[in-house]
Amino acid sequence: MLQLHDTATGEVRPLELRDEGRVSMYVCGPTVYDLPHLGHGRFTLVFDVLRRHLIASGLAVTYASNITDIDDKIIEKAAAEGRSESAVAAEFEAAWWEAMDRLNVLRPDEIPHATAFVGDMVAMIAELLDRRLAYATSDGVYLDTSQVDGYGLLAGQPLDSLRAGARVEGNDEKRSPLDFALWKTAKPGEPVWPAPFGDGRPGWHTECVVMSLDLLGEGFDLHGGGLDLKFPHHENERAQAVALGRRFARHWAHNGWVMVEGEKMSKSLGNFTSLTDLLAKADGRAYRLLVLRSHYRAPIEVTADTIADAERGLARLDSLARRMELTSPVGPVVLHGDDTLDPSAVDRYLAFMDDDLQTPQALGLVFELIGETNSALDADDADRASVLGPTVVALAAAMGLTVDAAIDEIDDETLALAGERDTARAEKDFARSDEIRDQLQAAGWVVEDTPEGTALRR
RNA sequence: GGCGACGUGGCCGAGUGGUUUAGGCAGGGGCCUGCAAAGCCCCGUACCCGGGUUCGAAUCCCGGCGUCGCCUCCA
Repeated sequence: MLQLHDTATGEVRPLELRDEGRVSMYVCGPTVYDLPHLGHGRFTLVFDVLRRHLIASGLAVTYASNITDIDDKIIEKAAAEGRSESAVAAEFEAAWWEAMDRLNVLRPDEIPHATAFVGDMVAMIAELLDRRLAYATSDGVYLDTSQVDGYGLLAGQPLDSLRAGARVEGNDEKRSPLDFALWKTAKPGEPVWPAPFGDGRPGWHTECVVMSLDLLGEGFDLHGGGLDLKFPHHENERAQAVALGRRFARHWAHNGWVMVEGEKMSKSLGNFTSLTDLLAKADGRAYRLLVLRSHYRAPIEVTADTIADAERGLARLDSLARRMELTSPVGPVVLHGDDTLDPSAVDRYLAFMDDDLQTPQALGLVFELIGETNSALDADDADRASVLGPTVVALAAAMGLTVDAAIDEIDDETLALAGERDTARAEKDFARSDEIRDQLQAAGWVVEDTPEGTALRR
């Protein structure tokens, strides 16, 4: 069984499931007001890998991840560009899924949109007000965090410290700086939903509680997201559920930062790199490889160099796939119980992954196996290679990493040159064949000699 | 100010109280090749500094230095 770090306890401990054999997980998704950035790419990859590992282990997984389609930033953007909030959200949600596809991230089983759950949020806020766990001010409804058992659990810091550091804001109607908005009363021109406590819109922390409990039920197994969501977002989600006496997530997982040039990538620093831009320039698999190469809780450095490094690593994987004509399965892989693969390799792989997702070691294993497979092929040990090759591809696929053995489209002119080179080589006219090779390489082709003659790829 | 993480060979990046190595990239040598490419084999002998614990520490403890982060919108 998977041992996974739990942010609530600060320890690596077993992921204890509510229902045997079934995993329910909720991962906080994006607010769609701009193009996805590298941080989005990392958290989706990390939790995609976790999801795939649970599936590979033979578990049935329900994966829910939301789209926040109403929020201050969406409103600001819509106002600035003179269009509707829903148009802004639709545009950037489309960009989101496009990026997810390029990263080979599996679609969530449930994709709740905040605007579809406002009624449920209103009901929850009304209940909190009824039970005097929340209070109304002139600009909204706030949760009274002093009544929440164990508030500060996820922050991992004393409440005094949190209070001392809390942002100073003009709102002196709040009873504590830690109290947060459940509902924001409408200002002129803003989108508005009806509510008995004043028309307006939900606060950010409210949607995920309502949607996760609605879709996955009380005491669902795992709640995840980027490290920055730990506090205050996840703390505040939990606070609402706990205040109402509902069992919330049993286990919390958070992934580490994306660093750019040694600094955390963040809004305030303005050093954002859009995922869309990266994917336009680089193989989406390279970013996955980069993410897998570090432990999910460690920071990763994304630069042109580290991406290029990953792309060269990918070439080694693809080279084996081409050599054996192997292709990756389309959907998620179930390793558990697959006796066509090398059993020792699968056991080692699962053991690494079960130990708090040690993807760096799992990936190291895959690369070791690539070497072993090539050796077997070099030694004409077809039996061994025919087990190891598919094992390599299956383990890579279990982490969501596909192989690319595709033959590049070659235009007729280039094909003719390759043919001419083969003729020259047959006639031992090496001056001519090398001349053609130089020409092909200058055009961007990698030229390899095979028993079938000149082979070309990009 | 209050918390916390990290510092590994040219680069990225794991790991661990003591046998034999993470892995990748780059580099060197060899095999293969007409020459290459791809592939295979071999190679560097690393663990911020100073103390301490120990038979033995890069791994544990203390101190220092450095980097980064959280306490505020953020994945």
